[in-house]
Amino acid sequence: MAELRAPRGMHDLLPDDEALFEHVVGTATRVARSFDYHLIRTPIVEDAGVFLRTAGDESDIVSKEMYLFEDRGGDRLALRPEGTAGVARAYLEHGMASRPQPVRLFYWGPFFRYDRPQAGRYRQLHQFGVECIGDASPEADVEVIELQREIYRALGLTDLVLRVNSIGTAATRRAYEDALRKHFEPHLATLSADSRRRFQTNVLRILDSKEDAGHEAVRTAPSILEHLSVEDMAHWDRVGALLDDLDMAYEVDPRIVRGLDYYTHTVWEFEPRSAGGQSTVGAGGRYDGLIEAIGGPATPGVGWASGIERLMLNISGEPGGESGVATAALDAITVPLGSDGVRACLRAAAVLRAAGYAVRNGTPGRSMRAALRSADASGARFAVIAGDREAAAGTVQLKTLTGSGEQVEVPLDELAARLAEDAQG
RNA sequence: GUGGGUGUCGCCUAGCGGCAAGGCGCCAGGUUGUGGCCCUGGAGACCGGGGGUUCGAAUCCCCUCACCCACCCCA
Repeated sequence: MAELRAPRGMHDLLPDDEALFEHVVGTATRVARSFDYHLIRTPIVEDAGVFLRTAGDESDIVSKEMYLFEDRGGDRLALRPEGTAGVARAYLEHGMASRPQPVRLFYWGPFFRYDRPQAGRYRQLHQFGVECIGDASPEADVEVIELQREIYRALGLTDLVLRVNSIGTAATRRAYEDALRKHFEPHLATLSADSRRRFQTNVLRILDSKEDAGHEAVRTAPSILEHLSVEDMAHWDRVGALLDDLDMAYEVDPRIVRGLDYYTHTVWEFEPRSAGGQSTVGAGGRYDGLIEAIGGPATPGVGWASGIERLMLNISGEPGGESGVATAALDAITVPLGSDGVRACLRAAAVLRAAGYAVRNGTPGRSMRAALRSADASGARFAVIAGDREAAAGTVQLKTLTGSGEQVEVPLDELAARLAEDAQG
């Protein structure tokens, strides 16, 4: 066992799995672009304030999961635990409010949460996400949900259930929180310690406590939907109508309240129907208060993020899901014999690569038998063989590896054309 | 933070007090410069680490570490 290992909860993505990763990111990128969303790359490290001011003190992300450190200059920095706050910071910093609104952005990359690792849960995880900033309409909510659903569909994930809720605005939430506190107060003694703490700090989150999920008081708690203002209700109803128009099946789930404080109005998540533990594949919401929280003008926004590892997990589970992922094919491998042959092979490989082919340099110093064995194992369609004889003649032997192994001697300057011809037939 | 499970060549697995085996993969050979199948050989493991019991420990006991799974929480 190697002495030095990858940090806990962080993993090497080896070439085999990387192909699936790229498939997920590539597919999501393609679909996002088809909705006119544009890639934004923000730093993996941000001023800690970006997250401290937005996520809420009681959120798990801030209270126990964030990687915090001071750099050599004394700045307080954080490894980003989520994507929205950084994108919002960039929106503000670069004056994107003066671009045509809304600004449609997508991103993907690593995020960090100091959490106990588990199936589908990592300390370095990767997310793909989109943000639509500068549009307060329910249409924007549904646009990003539709985009999300289309990505999942393109990845072959059709058995996901969409759960939606509205948590209103900050004002309606305060009223609802009062009602909740009134409701839970008589039951405090029978609730879990965690819920009692949340009663003080963030009473909403008692609702998504798994520990107390079966508790009578939790099940009979008033629904936030009954406390929405007229405006909230109009937004919420419109979202439902638009989802219906797009034939998007969804379930209303009043228990979704989101782990982060900046959410308002519509919140949702996508989960596999066969719900396991760490199963949420993607979740999103509207965050109209976020940009104000980091010092900008009141700016509406809505977006979601999806865990790439969780998508990969679900794609692997889908019948035939992985088979659609092609690994890069090798066109040719060289078989160098003798020291002049090595030089001839290097020239031949350069010629073929210039013509757009993928070519592996064969290891020099091997017997022809060994070289052809590894050529066969490489999956290359052709072997390009050159020894001292070919080097002197300015030619190479072009051998087919896929079939019976026909071989022709070809002048170096005709090699690329000849390979194209043979690849046809 | 709390539980449970698992640690034997790069990967998979056998061995469960008496010389650490096999498969895959890797390297080489099977008479001159020709692959796949087959055959032969080789390299590669202080049996996660430390301590103890024993004539003798991969094997039994204790401690520790790592990974996995679950709770919690989330993507």
